[in-house]
Amino acid sequence: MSRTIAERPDAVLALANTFRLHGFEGASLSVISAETGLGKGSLYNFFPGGKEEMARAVLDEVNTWFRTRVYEPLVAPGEPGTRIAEMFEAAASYFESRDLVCLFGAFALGQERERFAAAIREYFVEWIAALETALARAGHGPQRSHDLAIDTVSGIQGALVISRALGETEAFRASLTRLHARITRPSSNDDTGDVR
Amino acid sequence: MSRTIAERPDAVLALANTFRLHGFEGASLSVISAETGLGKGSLYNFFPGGKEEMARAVLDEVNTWFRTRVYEPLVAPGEPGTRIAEMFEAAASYFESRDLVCLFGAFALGQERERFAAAIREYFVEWIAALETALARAGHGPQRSHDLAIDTVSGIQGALVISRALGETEAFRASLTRLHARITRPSSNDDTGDVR
DNA sequence: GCTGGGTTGTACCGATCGGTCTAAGGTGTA
DNA sequence: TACACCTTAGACCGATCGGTACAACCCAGC
Repeated sequence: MSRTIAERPDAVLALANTFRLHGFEGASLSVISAETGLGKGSLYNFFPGGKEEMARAVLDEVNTWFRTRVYEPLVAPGEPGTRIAEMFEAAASYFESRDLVCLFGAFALGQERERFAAAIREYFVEWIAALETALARAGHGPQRSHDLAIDTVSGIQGALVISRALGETEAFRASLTRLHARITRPSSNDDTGDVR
Repeated sequence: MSRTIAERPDAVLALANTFRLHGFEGASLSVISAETGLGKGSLYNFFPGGKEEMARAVLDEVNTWFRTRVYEPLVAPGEPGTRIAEMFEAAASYFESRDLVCLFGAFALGQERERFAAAIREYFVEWIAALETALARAGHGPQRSHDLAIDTVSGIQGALVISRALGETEAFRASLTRLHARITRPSSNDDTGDVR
């Protein structure tokens, strides 16, 4: 009993790696069983809903991680520029330590999209909203804060795609550095209806 | 005989839709057969290498399309700014008419990456190289042309991810418009280490 | 030691996978 | 019209899919 409740979170972490490596369809139960070290019996004991519940648990865990480690710090009191810098650092180290795979991004492009549409949408909506708040606090106008937030989150996803496609891990951090520079150092493009 | 050579290209077009809709793993032979209207016999007659050869034929067709319709026009003689504008229009209408799916981007994020790594890499390398050339002709320094080309192609991929994740098709064109504005109207950011 | 409830590995299920093969059907040439 | 050829549909193959069932197992409380 006491072991059970302590082990499901561990299983979720292992599952996250497996889904990142193989995708949803590619992660067969035999693969999952092998990589988590859990038999099917244990897996269906933890996740009665089967593979779909496993994936939902993983997405939920990731979303929670971002919420507490990225979105909430982003809108917490403090210098907005610093908060944003921390967001870039958190995102960079998170994805670098996970083979440059964002499960939500991968699911959004794959056939997993319909099944997990709500969770995928929530993840990006929350991220964009938090960044938009921080950007507005940093002095950008509402419209520009919104656009910049979308473009930045979008840019991070694009950097993941390109870096993986080119097989150049280090290109990812370079892209993030440029994305960061774009929104910290206000450019002359900033004239889009903004007072700063 | 004469029908055979005329029908394989048609099959490739149908296959492209199927792979876009279901992904590589999700496109089972029964699904492929149903959506293309071809029996397994016909499919293996056209593509003896099976599903993998079907996917390679599709990737090849898409890559050829971009090469002739995007990359080559991009570096053809003419006003670089106009060429770049045409690239954005071609990319926007291409992806809009295909459910905002870039097969190469989707494959890069999925488990198809290893199998088709070379084709995926080639697609993005060619695109970035052509855009970099056009940007340099438009007056950007070499380093900045390179960075801008990467950021723009990356930005398009990110826009596909975000637009699909949010379920907002129209957001895609808006993102592309902003990406375009960024590289046409030279900003004060332009001073970023170009001299080297 | 027992015993009993919860946890586990695994045999097994029907369905479906990618791929093979063959017999029927269609086509072009004479 | 008749023949030779080739395309085609679909039955069939072993393997594996996601999921279920169940028997062996572990370890508290007595």
